[in-house]
Amino acid sequence: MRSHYCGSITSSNIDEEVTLYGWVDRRRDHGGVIFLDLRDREGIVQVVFDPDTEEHFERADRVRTEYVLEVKGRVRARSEATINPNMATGEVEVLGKQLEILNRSETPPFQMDEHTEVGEDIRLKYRYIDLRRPEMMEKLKLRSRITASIRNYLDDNGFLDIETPILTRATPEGARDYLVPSRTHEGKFFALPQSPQLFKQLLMVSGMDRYYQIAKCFRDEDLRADRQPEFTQIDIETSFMDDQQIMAITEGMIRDLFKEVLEVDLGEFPRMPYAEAMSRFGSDKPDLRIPLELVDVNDLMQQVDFKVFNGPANDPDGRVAALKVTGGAQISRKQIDDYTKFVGIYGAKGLAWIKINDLAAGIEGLQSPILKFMPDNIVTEMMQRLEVADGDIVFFGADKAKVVNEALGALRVKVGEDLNMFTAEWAPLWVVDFPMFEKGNDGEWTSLHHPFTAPACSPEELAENPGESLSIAYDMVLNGTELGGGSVRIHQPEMQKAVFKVLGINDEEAQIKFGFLLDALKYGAPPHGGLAFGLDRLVMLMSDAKSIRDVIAFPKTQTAHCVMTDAPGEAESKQLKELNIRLREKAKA
RNA sequence: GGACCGGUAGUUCAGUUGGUUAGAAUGCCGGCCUGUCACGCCGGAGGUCGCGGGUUCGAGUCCCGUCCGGUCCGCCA
Repeated sequence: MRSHYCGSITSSNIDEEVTLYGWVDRRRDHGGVIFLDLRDREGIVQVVFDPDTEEHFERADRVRTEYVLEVKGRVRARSEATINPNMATGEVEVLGKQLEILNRSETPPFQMDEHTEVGEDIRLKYRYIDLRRPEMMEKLKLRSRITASIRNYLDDNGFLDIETPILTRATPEGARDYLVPSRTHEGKFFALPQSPQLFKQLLMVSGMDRYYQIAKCFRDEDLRADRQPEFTQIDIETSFMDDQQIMAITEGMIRDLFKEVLEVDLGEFPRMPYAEAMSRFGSDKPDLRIPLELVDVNDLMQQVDFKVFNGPANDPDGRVAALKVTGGAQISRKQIDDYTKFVGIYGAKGLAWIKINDLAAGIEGLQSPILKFMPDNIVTEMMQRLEVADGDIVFFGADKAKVVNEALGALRVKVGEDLNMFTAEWAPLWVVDFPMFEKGNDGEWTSLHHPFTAPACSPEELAENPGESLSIAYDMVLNGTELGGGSVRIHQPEMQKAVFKVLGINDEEAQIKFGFLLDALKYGAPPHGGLAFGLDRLVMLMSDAKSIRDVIAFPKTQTAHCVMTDAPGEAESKQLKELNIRLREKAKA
């Protein structure tokens, strides 16, 4: 039986007899004395074997990296000269008396020290070894502390943890579903949930009042550094609370979490309407740590006789915006070229700029490829509006508003990172007052949030002017990442029908896809609303992970492949036959 | 569906204009060493240069295709 974790031994344990279990992190054989660094979940401690322990010393000699050992010995203080200040347990060591080799290990396929950055494919193939690295261990331990904190908070506030089905029916929501063929219903399929959205609303109709679930969700879409096909949501729903109360209780949850786990006080979260976020930051999830903003210059550019600028400036869907970068005149021509390519990714056709070298010299003191297109008085007025100073640079975007917002919004973050302009470590906020709908590529209205979000107006007003209607929805944003989003839901069938109508979902289609929800709204559905947090992204932020894969024990690669298990795999023909599935020739090969 | 970066020893990488037997570090194996902690010293083994085709007297290097890993756009409310 273990008496201590390796990493938990301190000076207070001196002279105690201890029993340790762990893996050999490193062996240092000095001929007459052997040091073993023994590692377990909680850390590393040095064990010393002297020749007078005979057979145990012999075993220590045979031990190799990653062997699994049982060690019995006595904790003792290290002499002043041999204290290792770089090690948590560096003031003590264990004088080994007994050593049992519980299991040997082949040489690991990669070095586990912190001095080599190992390729991710090999780490994923041997994930069980990769997870032994303290860095990875810490991230999963942090994840566990985060979920524990959240569960405690929600439990204290009367939320019930209720599971919802993993085998469900295809949802009306946006993403591709993962399908599971049914054996007992020929030709039919279950879908894995993209979120428990409808079930949690039905639980409100059931009178559960306050629900939460740390729920696995599935979306069959292409992956990103912060996106996996299966991911985890902290899913919350309550009855009889308005948006303000829901925001207050969930903000409290995140604030308590940061205090408890990181000892960080996030303070009260500011609120910002969606329209303001788009206008000032070109994004609905602005990173407020970066002190750069977009400024509209439509009116000025309308007066410029240059199609690139006056075209979008006169287009009702267009936008011309400026991004002033304080001290940015140091940015080289090469860097500007790189930024031009960068905004090209988001569809921008170019990136105009003006460097302010000497403001006192007037137009002569400016440097720019676009000055020749602009009347002097417009340039002067522009400089005044932007409140520029010597050493600044101003970038311009002119296009459809969507393109300008995405391009300059992304450039704002990139420049902020490149010039290391961050003004704070944490910057949370709520983005509120979202539009109900946006125009899709096909020109049809689509839900910005989801079709069960309550509008802030009557069904009649909604029908009359869908483009102007706002929803009672809210997103929590932290450091430019959307941590969670939610809304007050529609709880009356008339309103739900009005929304479906705008979305072009007719009664028959609505009845087929989610008739059960419409039925439920008829049987005493309480006012309700909720919110869902992305747990993986939350853990990423709190552990400073660059990839979502680093906060998931067994993640998938960008092609949604598990290199360890080699999933997805082929099905046996017997299985396919039972499921009445026949593969096309191409898929078989 | 698209853009870009990468793939050379177990691992991390270098490899010039296409030119002899593909290198380094680390790990691994053997030997020595009683206070190291990324121990040290001596010696050794270790390579389908992702895969297929092409150009060439000659390809790790150039060309075409393909696979794998990654970042991003589209997509993902």
